[in-house]
Amino acid sequence: MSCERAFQPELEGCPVVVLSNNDGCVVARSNESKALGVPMGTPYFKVKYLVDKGKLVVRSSNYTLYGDLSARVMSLLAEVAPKLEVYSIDEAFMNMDGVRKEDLTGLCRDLIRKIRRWTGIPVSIGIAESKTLAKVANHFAKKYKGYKGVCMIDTPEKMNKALSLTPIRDVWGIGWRGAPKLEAAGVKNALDFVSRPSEWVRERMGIMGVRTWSELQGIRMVEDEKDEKRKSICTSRSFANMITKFDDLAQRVSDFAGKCAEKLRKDGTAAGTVGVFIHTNRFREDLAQYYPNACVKLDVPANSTPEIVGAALRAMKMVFRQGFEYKRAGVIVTDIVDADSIQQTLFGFDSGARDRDDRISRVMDMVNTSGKNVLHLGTQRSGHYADGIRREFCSGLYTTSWDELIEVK
DNA sequence: TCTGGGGTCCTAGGACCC
DNA sequence: TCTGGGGTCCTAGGACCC
Repeated sequence: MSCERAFQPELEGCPVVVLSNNDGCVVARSNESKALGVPMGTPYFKVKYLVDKGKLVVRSSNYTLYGDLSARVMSLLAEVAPKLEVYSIDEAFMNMDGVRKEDLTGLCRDLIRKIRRWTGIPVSIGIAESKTLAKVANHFAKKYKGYKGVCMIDTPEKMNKALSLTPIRDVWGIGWRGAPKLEAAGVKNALDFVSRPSEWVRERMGIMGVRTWSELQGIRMVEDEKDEKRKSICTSRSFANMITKFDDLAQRVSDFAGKCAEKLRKDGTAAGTVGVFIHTNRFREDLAQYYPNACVKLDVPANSTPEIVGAALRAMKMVFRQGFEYKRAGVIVTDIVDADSIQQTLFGFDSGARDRDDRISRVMDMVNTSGKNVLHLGTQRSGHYADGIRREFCSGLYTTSWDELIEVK
């Protein structure tokens, strides 16, 4: 939302929503659109009448733009925080241990001004002893202008006040299934929750519930994300139109597999297992449903495009059935190891074919720099895994280069 | 007509072993 | 004939996050 506004100030003050891939459903809302009563996750066709009446503006999502701006904001945070943990595209935890408490608020206000000036993105900061409590604080910082972007919960009094004003459903880690259960038991807000004994929480919510319970009281339970490699990588998409032919689906699955291989190489890892899932349209109850998945174990972990694509196609052959209309598919690679560690394993193998595959992949990576996907295997449709995605309301590609514009078309 | 994508972790239950 | 029980590992599915 802020990204779209950063480049289109005329959207300021307007009800705007950003749509998911395929212009499927609402994934981000401006305050004005929330006030209009547009719920998160609404399918676009349900709010189209508001658009037609001129009451709501929509934008297709533009992850290249958001990723770019996010990286700029994160680098400014990193200049200030002794330790920075990037949690998602629009959220980060700054570990400020060692900074004097009296300095924190001022320091954060300066940071917010700087980010606004340099990137156009408005940010808010919540400060507390634990991550969950910091998220509560951030909520207040965002909601009430008086905080000037920064809210600190640093005394038991402030903590109790904040918790009593936080509906239990808004607490990080409770979730849409947990909240109704708690509400039914009389727990309406976060203060009610922490007032229950930990055993009570354990019985109903498991150990994750107890972690949240402790976190809300300022006890750190959520570990800092270590710099470890991802344990699985998934590339999947819904299709604008349903697919029935094996060859068409195989091309899309090849694209997804190729993207997974690229991600592996970028991470410096390799995968031991390649999985594929294909789904019919779950909303079309009038049509036959089929949601199979299959996976192929590789003899030796791999990250080359030909190997990952080959394995994905083998997996897909195992489960593909004629007569269904497929709406979505994806490739998941797991059993991920460091790419360096497989060299020794390979010792003694006839690795000629693998060398060739690795060379092919390296050339593909060199040529297919961000957005310019021109090199691909015969089974891949276009080398552009995002093809066939509906993006009717895309704003300009402000931070992408002309070269990429040509490729994106 | 039209309904997102990419992760992590926990838990329950089955397989297997002694 | 009698036919246990506990530990570990793996997997699928559920729940959560943004």
